Amino acid sequence: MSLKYALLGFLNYADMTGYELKQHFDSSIQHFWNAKLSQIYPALSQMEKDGLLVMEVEYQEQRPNRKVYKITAAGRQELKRWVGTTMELQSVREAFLVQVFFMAQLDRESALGVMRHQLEQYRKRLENYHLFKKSFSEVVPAEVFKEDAVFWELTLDAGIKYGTAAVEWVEEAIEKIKGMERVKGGLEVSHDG
Amino acid sequence: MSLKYALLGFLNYADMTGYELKQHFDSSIQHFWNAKLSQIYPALSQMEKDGLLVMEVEYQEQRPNRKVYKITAAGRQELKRWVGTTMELQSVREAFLVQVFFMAQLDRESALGVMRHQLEQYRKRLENYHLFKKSFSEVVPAEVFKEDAVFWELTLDAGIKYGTAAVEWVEEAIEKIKGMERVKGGLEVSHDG
DNA sequence: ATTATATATATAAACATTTATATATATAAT
DNA sequence: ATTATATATATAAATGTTTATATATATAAT
Repeated sequence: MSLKYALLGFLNYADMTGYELKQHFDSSIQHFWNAKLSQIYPALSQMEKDGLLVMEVEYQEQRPNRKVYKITAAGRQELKRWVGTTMELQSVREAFLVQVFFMAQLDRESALGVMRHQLEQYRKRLENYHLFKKSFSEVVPAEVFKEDAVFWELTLDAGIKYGTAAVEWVEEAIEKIKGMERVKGGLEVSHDG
Repeated sequence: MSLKYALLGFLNYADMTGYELKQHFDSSIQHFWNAKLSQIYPALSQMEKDGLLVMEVEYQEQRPNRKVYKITAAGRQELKRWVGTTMELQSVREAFLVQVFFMAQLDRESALGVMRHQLEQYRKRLENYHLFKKSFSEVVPAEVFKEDAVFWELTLDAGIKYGTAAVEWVEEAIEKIKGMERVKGGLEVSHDG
């Protein structure tokens, strides 16, 4: 469960409400970890019970009160412990590869259709990473965040590396599928006359 | 939920028990999708209720009876529909990147320690993929599985591509961390005297 | 005028997944 | 002799995650 640590990580920079935390998820770590508000709110309550956070209500008129969470010393310690922990490799979960594994079920053209659609999606995602990286390089981070920004950018680089690998893999896969002997679902065309 | 379709996919090749299905998971799609027996058994029951499978009991003495599942026509149809469906890109979930994102918390050496450990793990995983690929190339698949084997190998190629990207990324990340200005957690060493 | 988006929290229900526990025996390895 | 592994299924409990629903208002866009 990285959600808890992501919340601690953001609250280590500033006190925030659940709503604001969600915005940080969406604008920074969204490409490798995301969470819905319906998961964030109960998580914050639980972490408060566990003494990792304290909550203070900011009263508002005509709107729900803001519940501002603040990280405690115990929370800071738990965050620091976790970022320094070496962990087992988590297992990969890639539904698309399950699809590919059983794709011999499909005729050639349908298979190519699915692969090309995936290629388009991978390309768009990669392009977004590149745009993000560009805007990232243009903004010089404040002195206090210089150190942090190096690591933030590393996670973006990971996205670009994986994204590039994904695009290249599908491109090669498409060529291999095109080159398959036409046994099922197509004519066996002779090219020597 | 790909579990259901993975089960349909394997049962499309042969009738099997839950236990045998688990073995297929472990020996073929494990590197991009896995499941515990405690997830597989209830899933099979549900799929039987839904008419995608039928079950027949093989009586055994001194052991639990074997419940052999067989795919139905409806199951075959559902499998074929699913493999031909273009889907939204699923979001990435990579706990390690959350760790990296907040790693400025750590002193330089601890950060490098965590990264090097991850590099070792990525390398081992990649090496396994390469070994698998080699053994895969050596075994000539039976005529009936020629077509299928192309797709099976494609999923392995994906593992190798992603695995290579992961190794390269951490290697580069380590160099970047080494090159960071030493602001916190270390001596600022002067090299000009 | 109407619709969409943003602000702000909360809960219920459903779905997906892991960990733990229970049962029972055969065979292979140390 | 003892331990580990393989065969075979099942359920409970806990955890993690998504979808849906509810409430209430302000502001921006069409």
